Amino acid sequence: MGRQPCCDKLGVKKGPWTAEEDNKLINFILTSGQCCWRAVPKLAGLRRCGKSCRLRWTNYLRPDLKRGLLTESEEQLVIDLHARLGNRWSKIAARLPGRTDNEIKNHWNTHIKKKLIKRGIDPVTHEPLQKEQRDTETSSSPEENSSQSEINNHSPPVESTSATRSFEENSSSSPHENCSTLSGEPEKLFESLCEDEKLLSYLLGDNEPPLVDITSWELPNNAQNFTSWDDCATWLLDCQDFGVHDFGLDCFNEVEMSIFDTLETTNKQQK
DNA sequence: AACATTTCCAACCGCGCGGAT
DNA sequence: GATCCGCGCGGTTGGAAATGT
Repeated sequence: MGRQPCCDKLGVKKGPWTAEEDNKLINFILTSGQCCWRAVPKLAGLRRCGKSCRLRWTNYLRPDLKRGLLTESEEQLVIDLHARLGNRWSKIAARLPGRTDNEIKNHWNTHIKKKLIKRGIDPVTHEPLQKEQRDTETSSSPEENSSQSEINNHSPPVESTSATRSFEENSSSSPHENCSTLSGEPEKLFESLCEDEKLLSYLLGDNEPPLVDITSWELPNNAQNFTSWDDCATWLLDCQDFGVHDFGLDCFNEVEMSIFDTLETTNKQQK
């Protein structure tokens, strides 16, 4: 028996989201919270599949998302986590607050992979490519080798120190290739992370990072402390009416600013 | 300027898992 | 145990934007 489609395919819109749709979804989730995704399109007045709504929210609209390219230190963390976890992007993303699995996966495929290859590291096994080539010479074909890599990928090495070391050595030994403007910072960051047992266990353990805790937001004086999403949503919608910048930019942290950016952008696009 | 090619990333698709019935 | 259902994951794709010729 085949699986039933996740939604009624007829009348379900696909493709890029419009500002209006974004606004509907944001407003709905801010006012009602994340409930059963299957019901969201209907309740929010969207002609979208619930799955598509979830994806749009988690990958693009979520207020706690960071924008822009991954920093050098984030990249370094992704590389090390990938060496330990393989292609488990959601697990990797869970260790980088504000980043989504999709974002990390895309960044890996478009940037990090190439960087690693350029530095002589196999992005799949995290082993030096020269060694891979030596192995290839003794084995029968590259295809077999790559399929072996795939297998390794599903059973990532427990220890990635050699890979990490070789990456670090490679970065430092080829300054022209090291595009970091924060010389040595990723390595230092990683070392300090390793030294901080608590933090490391959080980063590498099974504990999920905390969701956005609205009660801990540092809000401007003219805003009350929120105890629920409803309160928060009401206030945010008020902010929309005034425009973000009327509230004074300096008093918001990244999380709040990203909410405003999203709301303001969608609002402008609508006008 | 016009066209071709490449890069990048948002969005889709299919599958597996776990909980409910 | 079988089936249904909802969710989340990882791989893949389509097309816009950037870059090259």
